[in-house]
Amino acid sequence: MPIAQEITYRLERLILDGGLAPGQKIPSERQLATRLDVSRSIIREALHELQGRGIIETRHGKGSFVSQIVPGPEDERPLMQMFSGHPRTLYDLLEVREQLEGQAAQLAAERATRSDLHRITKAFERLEAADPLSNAPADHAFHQAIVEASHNPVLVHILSSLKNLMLLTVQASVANLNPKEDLRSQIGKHHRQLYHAVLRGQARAAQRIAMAHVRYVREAMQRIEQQGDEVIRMGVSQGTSAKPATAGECRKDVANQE
Amino acid sequence: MPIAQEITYRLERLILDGGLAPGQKIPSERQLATRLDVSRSIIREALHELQGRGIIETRHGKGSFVSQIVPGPEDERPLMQMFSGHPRTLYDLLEVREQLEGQAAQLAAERATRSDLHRITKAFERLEAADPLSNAPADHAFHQAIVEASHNPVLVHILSSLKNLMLLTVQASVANLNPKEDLRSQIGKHHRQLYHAVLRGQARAAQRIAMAHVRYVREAMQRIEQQGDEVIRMGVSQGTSAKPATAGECRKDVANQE
DNA sequence: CCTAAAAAACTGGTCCGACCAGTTGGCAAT
DNA sequence: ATTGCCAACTGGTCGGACCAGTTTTTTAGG
Repeated sequence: MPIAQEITYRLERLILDGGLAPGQKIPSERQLATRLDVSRSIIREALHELQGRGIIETRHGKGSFVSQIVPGPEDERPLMQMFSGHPRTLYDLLEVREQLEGQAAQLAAERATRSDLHRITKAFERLEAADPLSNAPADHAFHQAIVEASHNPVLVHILSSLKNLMLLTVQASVANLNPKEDLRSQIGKHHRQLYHAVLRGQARAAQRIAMAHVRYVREAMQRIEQQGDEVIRMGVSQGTSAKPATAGECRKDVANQE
Repeated sequence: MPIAQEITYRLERLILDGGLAPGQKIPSERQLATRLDVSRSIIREALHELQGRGIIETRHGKGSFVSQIVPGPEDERPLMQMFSGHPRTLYDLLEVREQLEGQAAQLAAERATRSDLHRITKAFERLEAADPLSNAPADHAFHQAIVEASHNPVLVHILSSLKNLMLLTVQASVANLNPKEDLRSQIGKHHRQLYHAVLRGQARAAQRIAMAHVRYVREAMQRIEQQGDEVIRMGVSQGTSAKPATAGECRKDVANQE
């Protein structure tokens, strides 16, 4: 096992088990190198690893500090961490969801049983009755009911994963879009159309409506973000600089190997 | 902002944009250092950061690889367990794949760069030249090249995980279908049509062809199974033809547990 | 000619020493 | 006492050297 990993582990235990409280300063790199009898390179690599895990934060000229937020060591989904922080991913997600929600709606219209339709109806009624400003759960339940009526477990699983990813990437679309009156009414109309199409077994129509719905949401969010009406983001952000960055500049192709 | 962080971000983008699939190898540290024009120390620190996030794994003497983690909730194991053994799951999988491969082909036709097209062309030529009875790897490489050209990392990762699920469920379609002369020629035609559509940027056509291709495969397998011509199934073990990756590591992993 | 051992050419892992760049505190000149 | 500068921290970057596994190529033996 590489020494750097060993050091990472020891530092981690040192922080988590006892001693160092959140916000507290960690000994300097040169100090650690001397005390642990390894080169500074190793210390730096270990610290970067902890940095990647969000356990410490480092500031030039000052030192490294234990992060304030030290969540449970388990609730990390590796790739998800990467996705959040890259805004473009949100649109990639919605792009895929457009297809899958469409398929789910189509299959639901074709395959839904009477009990499926009953569940969908109840979810729809709850959604209609809910407060438009906080109907995120009802909204999700409605879509979920349709997806489950597709009777394709693979589809259900994938859409569930995508939903989780979206929750990590952005505060659900509803939170961003519902405040806008025009958008909200539009979305409500989509829901009604979708509901009736599924209920009547109009598969193609259901697919078309569901896809249009997701596309509408995606384009609305794109529009909102472009006009600077900041989309509410969550997750670990980069502190002070409020630069959206939009991740469009580092385009140097480094992947040219054969 | 430290250069190392910048590199970390760019490497993330490289993994996302380049559509580096899980398990794929990352350029060597010295190579990255040269291409990105920074010292190897920086590259190592950036890699350790990604390692801390669980995005990549590094093996001494071999290289660094994108982690084999699928964006999905913790109920991964139960799902695998449930899926394998149930034949219908195979058709559910292909049903979803029909949509996603279609979308991938469409996006590839729209977004493929010259280097993407070059990769696709090489994969296509290899597929054409390959022995029709054992071209599973070439077949997969061709489709993979197209998927990666979609430049939608979410799509890449989902299809990658679906592929893994299929390998668990059934020996790849090619093994079952290729022996049939008529099916084989049909599939070959699909591939040629798909290739040309993508190359010419005909998005709708590419989507239609890819969807028809998957649907054709699914229906063919359904037909074969119904007429009792047993579909070759495999359990947890890999067959002789297509071996995903990493042959000699079990031994090492056991030794490394401490 | 073919095989198998040796060597070269990769890969990552570690160390060192130098220098740059922010931060801080003390000492000196005002 | 205030100002201002400099020295001593801190992390950040660099390049080269070498060790240690892995893979490929070359070479020597049958």
